[in-house]
Amino acid sequence: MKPTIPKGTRDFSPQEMVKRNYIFDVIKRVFQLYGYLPIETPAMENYSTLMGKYGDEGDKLIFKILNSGDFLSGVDESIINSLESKLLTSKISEKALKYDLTVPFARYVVQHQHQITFPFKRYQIQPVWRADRPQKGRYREFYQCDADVIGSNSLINEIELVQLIDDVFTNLNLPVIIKINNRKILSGIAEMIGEKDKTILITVAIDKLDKIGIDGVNKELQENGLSDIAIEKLQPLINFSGNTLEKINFLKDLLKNSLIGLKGIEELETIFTKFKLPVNVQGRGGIIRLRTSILELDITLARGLNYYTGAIFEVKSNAGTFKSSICGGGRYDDLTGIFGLPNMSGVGISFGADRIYDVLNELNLFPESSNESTKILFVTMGEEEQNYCLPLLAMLRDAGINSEIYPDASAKMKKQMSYADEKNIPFVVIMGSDEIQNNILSLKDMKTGFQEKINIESLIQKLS
RNA sequence: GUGGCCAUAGUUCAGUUGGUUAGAAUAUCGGUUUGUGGUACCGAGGGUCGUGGGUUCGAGCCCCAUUGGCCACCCCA
Repeated sequence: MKPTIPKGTRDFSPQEMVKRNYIFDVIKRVFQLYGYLPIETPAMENYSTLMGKYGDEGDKLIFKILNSGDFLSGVDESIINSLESKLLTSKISEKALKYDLTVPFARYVVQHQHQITFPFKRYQIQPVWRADRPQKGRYREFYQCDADVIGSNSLINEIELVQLIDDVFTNLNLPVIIKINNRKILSGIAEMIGEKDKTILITVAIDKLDKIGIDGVNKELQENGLSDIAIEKLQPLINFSGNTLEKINFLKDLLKNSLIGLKGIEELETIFTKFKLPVNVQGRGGIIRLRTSILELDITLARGLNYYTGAIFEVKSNAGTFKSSICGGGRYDDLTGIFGLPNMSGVGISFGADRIYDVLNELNLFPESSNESTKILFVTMGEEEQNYCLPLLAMLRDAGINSEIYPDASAKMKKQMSYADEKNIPFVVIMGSDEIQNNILSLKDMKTGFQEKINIESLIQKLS
C-alpha cells in the first residue's frame, strides 16, 4: 500500500516547522503585546453550531463527521430513500470540523459568559478545515491566528487592530496593503438603490470589479435579478475613483439619505483620521503612524462571510506574486445572538499562517539563523565511551546546551560525522580510549574543521 | 459544483513514427578510508510505467473508463 495523506493536507518537515514556528511566534508575541490572551476550542463543533453562519457557500465547505456506530439506525427510512443528502446529513452527522475560529469563539463566549470579564480579548492559533478544491495558497487544513475583542463597541478596537496588523507584518519584514471598508456603507448603498435584501449579492459583484470589469459586474448584477434602474443608480459608485478623502466625500453625498450608510462613513472617517491626517506627529494629537503598511479605503471590498456588520479588513502582500489575502477580519454585531447572548458586538482579525508562509518563502524573508537545534554531538568509538559520555551530556544539558549522543555504538565514525553534518550540528566531541585515559575531550568545530583538546568545564563555558 | 493540464525509482524528470532487458540525476546503503563529515572516484539495492479495460504480432507511448495530483473559476486565510 502506498502511503498518502488526504487531498489538500500536508506533512511538515523539521525545516518547515522551524519556519512555521517563526511565524506563529511573531504573531503570538504581538497578540500578547496588545493584551490578548489565548484560548483553545475543540477541532470539532456541533454540526448545528456551524451551519448557517458562513453563507450557503460556506455550508457546503464544512467537513461533516459521520456519527459513530451504526449511523443509519434510527433514521427514518423515508429520509434515507428520499435521496435528499442535505436532510440526511443532518441525521447522520452531529459533528463537524471547525471552519473558522470566530464562530467557535462566539459559542465559547456565550457558553462561558459568567466567567468572562468584558471586554474580552482573546487570541487563538489553531487549524481549521474547509472542503474546498485545493489550489495555490488554498489548503483543506490550515492554521488561522485570530485576535478578537468582544463586548466593546469602541472604534479604538478597530484602530488597534490596524496597528496590530502593521506590527505583525513589520516584524515579518513583509510590506502589506491593509484594505478597509464598512458593511454599513454597503448596506447603505443597497438601501439607496432600493435592493436592501440583496446587499450581499451586490457587494460580492462589486468586489470583483478589478477582475471582471464594469461590464462584468453589471452583467452579474443583472443575472442576480437586480432591476435596470437599480443598476443604473449604482454606476456612479462603480465608476468612481479618487483618494480616500474624495471617496469619503463622494459617499457622504451618495448616501445622504441612508442613516446606516452615513453611520458607516462616520466610522471609517474616525479610523482614517487617526492614521491619515497630519503624519509625523506621533504621540501628539492622537495621531498614529503606521510603520510599514499602507492603509487603503476600498469601497469594493465586500468579504463573503455573512456575520460581518461593520468594519471589514483584508490584507494583501505588497510584494511578490501571491495576491490572495493573507489576513482578514471585521466587526460582527450579533454573532453571539444566535447562541442566546444578544447585544454583544465584537471585532477581530485572522492571519492565514499558511499563506503568510508561502509569501515569505517566495520572497526569501525567513531568517537564516534558526535551523540548528543541536549544538553539540558526542561521537563515540564504542559502548564504553558512550557510557563515559552520559554524565558529560547531562552536565551540558543542565547548562542549557542542546546536545545529543549518537545512539548506535557500533556505527562507524564516518556515519556519525555525516549525521552531525546533515543535522547542521556546529560542534562534535570525539570520544575514544585516548580521551578517556587523559580525561579530556576532543572538540571539533564542524565549520572550520579546527580540533582542540578541552575539558568539560571549558566546553560548557564556550557554548553557553 | 464547472473547466484546463498532468501521472515513469524514495524525490525531480528523460524515454525517438508503438519494437528486444525502461534510463539519468539526486537520495539511500556499501567501498576507496577499521579515530574524522562536507568534495571526489567505484559499486549495490530500488519500478505491477496510478488503476482497469481495449486496439495491436507487440503498448511507458494510441483509445476508453476510473482514481489521484496540480492549476483556474466560484468562494476564501
